[in-house]
Amino acid sequence: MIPSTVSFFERVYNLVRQIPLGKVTTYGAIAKALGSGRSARMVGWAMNACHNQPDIPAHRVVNRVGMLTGKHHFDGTNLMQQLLENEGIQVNDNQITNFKIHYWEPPMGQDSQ
DNA sequence: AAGGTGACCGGCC
DNA sequence: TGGCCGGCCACCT
Repeated sequence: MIPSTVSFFERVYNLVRQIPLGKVTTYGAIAKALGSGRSARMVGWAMNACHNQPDIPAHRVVNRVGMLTGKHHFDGTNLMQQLLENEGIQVNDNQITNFKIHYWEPPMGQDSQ
């Protein structure tokens, strides 16, 4: 169980922090791992406040088609793409190449760790 | 307390 | 993959 003292945001942050280097996942997958596969928007909203947290690899979180929808929210214009390529992920036109290959499924029910 | 918001998803063509 | 549309749900003002 997850302590109710932890906000939904922190749960998302915890999961995002568990994303292995060189791997990526989707908002829907994170939402599903939290138990609400339909609240994918909330995940994105949580990322909007990721600036509140110190170490959130938000660049490893993309939408279902592997597109860097949130790159616009980073400092630079191509910072997100640079970070992904730095981890060995090929990005082309704001879109991850071989997205499914780099896709990582978040652990369900183990986000409280 | 109520309404608006959003870094989305899934189905259909 | 792409465009359109409706649903979803916690956070903010």
